[in-house]
Amino acid sequence: MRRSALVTRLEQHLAMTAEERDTLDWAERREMRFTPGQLLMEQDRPNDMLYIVQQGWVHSARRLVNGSRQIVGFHYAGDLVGTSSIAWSLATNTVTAVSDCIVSELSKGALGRIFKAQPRLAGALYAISAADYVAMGDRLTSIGRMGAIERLSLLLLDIIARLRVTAGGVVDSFDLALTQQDIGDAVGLTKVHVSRTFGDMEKRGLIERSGRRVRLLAERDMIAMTGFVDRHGVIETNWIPAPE
Amino acid sequence: MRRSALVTRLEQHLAMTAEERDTLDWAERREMRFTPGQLLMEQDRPNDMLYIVQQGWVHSARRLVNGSRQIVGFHYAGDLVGTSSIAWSLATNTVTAVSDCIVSELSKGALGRIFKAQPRLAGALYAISAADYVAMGDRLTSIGRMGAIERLSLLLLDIIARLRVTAGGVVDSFDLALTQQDIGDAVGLTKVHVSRTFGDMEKRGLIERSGRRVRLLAERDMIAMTGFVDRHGVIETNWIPAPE
DNA sequence: CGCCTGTTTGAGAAGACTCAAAACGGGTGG
DNA sequence: CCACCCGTTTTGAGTCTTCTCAAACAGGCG
Repeated sequence: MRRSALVTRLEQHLAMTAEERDTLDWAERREMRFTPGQLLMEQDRPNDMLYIVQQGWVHSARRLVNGSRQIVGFHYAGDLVGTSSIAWSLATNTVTAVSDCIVSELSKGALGRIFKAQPRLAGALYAISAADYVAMGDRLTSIGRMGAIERLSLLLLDIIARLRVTAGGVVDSFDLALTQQDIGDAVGLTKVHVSRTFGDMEKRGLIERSGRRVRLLAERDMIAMTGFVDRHGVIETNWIPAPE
Repeated sequence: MRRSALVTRLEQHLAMTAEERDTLDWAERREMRFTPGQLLMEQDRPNDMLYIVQQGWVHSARRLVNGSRQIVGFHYAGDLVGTSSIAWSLATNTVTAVSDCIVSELSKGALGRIFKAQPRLAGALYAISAADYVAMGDRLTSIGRMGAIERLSLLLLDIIARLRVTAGGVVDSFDLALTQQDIGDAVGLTKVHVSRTFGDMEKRGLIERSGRRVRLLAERDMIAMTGFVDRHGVIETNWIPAPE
């Protein structure tokens, strides 16, 4: 059996005991495959599962009363998705596969048992959720207070930072699997304006495109302009008690 | 000694044992008082404390490279603030008192001990943080995809929903302690546009104002228009294991 | 080859922003 | 008790960004 991506993720932050690893591997069930566009979970539908992304990536979105959509986050291998079911029995978001992906289930009951038996895992999960919270604050800030170029830059920087975690070596270009509609829904712009803004960015020499492929030509400038901080690198877990 | 607001909050969601209550009461230290505008924590400064709001309310904001500000959340009695220090040693946000308030500290070490000794408390904290995460998604959605009137309506609805938790009885008006600059920073508008939009809302009969006092005249319409959902009411904690 | 989805371009409109000045209001000192 | 002061709110005028609607274009797939 493949090692769970969640275990790999937690291990980056916390030295785990064999027992802890096993507990997690045990708790994960029912590995499932999805193709781009397929839903793992639908807003307002009953749901009491959490999902662990093992491979690929998904997004989590909200449908509004006025018919539009807001993508509230992207989730990659090792992420825990659908955490709203921790607090409610109806899903608050629709979760959709962006790429081909493999996902496994973690029931709420299993989560409860982890909290009871493996407090250090619980702590690490809490730390990760705190990091996700801050990352969402970044996006909120960008949508609330930045212009179109900055918002798109931030999105590209975030995606590429995330790709670099898994892909070893230098990465400065990547295939963007999202449509411009998706991108607009993520950063709070219309697809038309996304298209124009990408054009502007090309003219300014910030990026280069061909097909789905995007290359960041002036990553340093983009970081300076947006104040981008990679929230997914180091997470401190030193407050978590040592194993006995 | 006054009962901690956090204990009161958790008790709404989870039947606690005396030992659990005591553990929390014990962990909270150094009660402090703040007046409006005082900072409890400043962005990019070292910080390894969490804060529990006991009375009053505070906001948490981000300063951007372009000089503007985004308020990412408001926190009321019973809320845990500064959770970014769970993952990093530098504060990601500036936290400022909105009203006179009383706040107590919870060290990261104490949090670690709670996770180890009181798994049910850890679970409840995790559930609350999941709820906060969803609430931030609501705000993200509103800023990304709604117009000025909807954004302000949502803010007012959220504040009043929160006031009703503490104030018994019917509440349909309240004193808004925020300046229009603050409000703009929270919903992603300029203070000038906030002023105009409040004017529009009055003309449309949605609200009525005199001085700082705001009365919601058409709450039902505002809810229908925005799809507002109160995320702070019921939180499910049934996945948390029973006490032994 | 044609179709379908997604992207680009154009033109005009709407919403929100900027700068600036005036009005308001609560608090302080004379 | 009044006059002044400061921070805040309101109003006005003009501008800029982003949106809407519409049509043309591109590219991958059956």
